[in-house]
Amino acid sequence: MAATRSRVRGEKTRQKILDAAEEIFARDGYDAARMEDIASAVGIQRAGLFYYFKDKSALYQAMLDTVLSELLAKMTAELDQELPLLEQVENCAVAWVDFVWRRPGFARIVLREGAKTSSFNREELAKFARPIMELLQRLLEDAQQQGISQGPTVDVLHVASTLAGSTVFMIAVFPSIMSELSPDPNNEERLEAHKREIRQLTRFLLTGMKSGS
Amino acid sequence: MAATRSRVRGEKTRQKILDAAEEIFARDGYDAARMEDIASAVGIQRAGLFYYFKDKSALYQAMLDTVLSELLAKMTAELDQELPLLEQVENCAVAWVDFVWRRPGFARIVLREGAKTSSFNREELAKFARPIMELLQRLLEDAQQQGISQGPTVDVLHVASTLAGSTVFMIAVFPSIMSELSPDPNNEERLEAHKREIRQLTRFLLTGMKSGS
DNA sequence: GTCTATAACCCGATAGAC
DNA sequence: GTCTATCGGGTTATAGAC
Repeated sequence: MAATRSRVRGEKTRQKILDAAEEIFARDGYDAARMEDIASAVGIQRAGLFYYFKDKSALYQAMLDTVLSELLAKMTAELDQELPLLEQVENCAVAWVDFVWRRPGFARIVLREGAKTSSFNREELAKFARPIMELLQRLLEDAQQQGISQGPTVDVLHVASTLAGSTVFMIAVFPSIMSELSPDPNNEERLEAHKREIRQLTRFLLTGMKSGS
Repeated sequence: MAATRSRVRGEKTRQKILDAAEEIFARDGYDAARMEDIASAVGIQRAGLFYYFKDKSALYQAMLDTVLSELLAKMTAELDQELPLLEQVENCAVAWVDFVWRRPGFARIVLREGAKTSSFNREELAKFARPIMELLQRLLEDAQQQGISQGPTVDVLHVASTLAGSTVFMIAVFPSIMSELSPDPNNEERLEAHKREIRQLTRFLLTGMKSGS
């Protein structure tokens, strides 16, 4: 059809807007972020944004949806294999680390979303978090039955908080307050080290032991 | 002197403003927080705030300084006793948990501060975090020498990120996205459980074992 | 689809009375 | 110290040309 070329261009612009939005919202937070900055990062005028997204909040929602579903896909992809439960959780956790490490801006978005109290945007995060929490819950119950886990029942919230919090603080919070000790985001060695630490942490949280072997 | 009574009243108002600021900034974040809301929480008019604080940002700084120094005092107070290193760190971590649990608004402020990239307000947090990190570093080195810690050298950043992140996510993030699983802030049992978990976590992070005994 | 206005609003900050 | 009134800057969102 005749409109094909411009439709393609439109899609490309839309994607560029979403990328720019992720960057700017991550840097400044929702309120301080200016549509002006997003537009200029894309290379268009401010008014052009409103052709693609009804308003600022719609753009934010769309951006958040996009990133979260991408992350959810990566994490659930680790569940297809027929692996021991413990390793499935470990792999999920490592997928999370990988994702956040490559996109440190996303870590900031998570931090700010987590800080919100209003049930307004809460649904967005919950929609994403629920399947993962339910998975974790199921794995914990199975692990309990199989006797992998010893001691009293393991608390899902504790496991999830520790794994998620550890990574986000490691990547986004501490570097920004202590630049001397900051892990260079491009340092693959540090990434691998953190992954090992997260695997150990997962095993400890689930089984109470340092190593699963 | 003649001005005594009004000076006392002034100090009281100043304190009420700081308290209200903590509440409103925690709820809405710096940018979305309106001076109007802070004023009305205090029970005065918006313009009255500017008598006590030069502008919005000065009020925020003052509020942050107040809370952080209070926290720092509580954490360093745990170091006066002549206890084994491991227990000192544990107690510090538990003091942190206690503080954040009773003031969940503060957890949100930490989250939002952590999300900032700008070196603007960074100094504030760093000033607070540095002594704690240095303490932790020292303890880790001592522990290494005393052979408490086994395995490869322990990473300070990892320990701090995990302990801080676990608590903040436990208290502020997950409750807000999964109200069903939310730990009731007034539930002392849950507080005690989380403290136990944090003690275990500390021991694991520092010694690689479940229990220190 | 993207531009150039411009409208409309919100909110921080000041001036000055009491 | 606290009030009322007002100014002024900045930002979202719209109207309408191209």
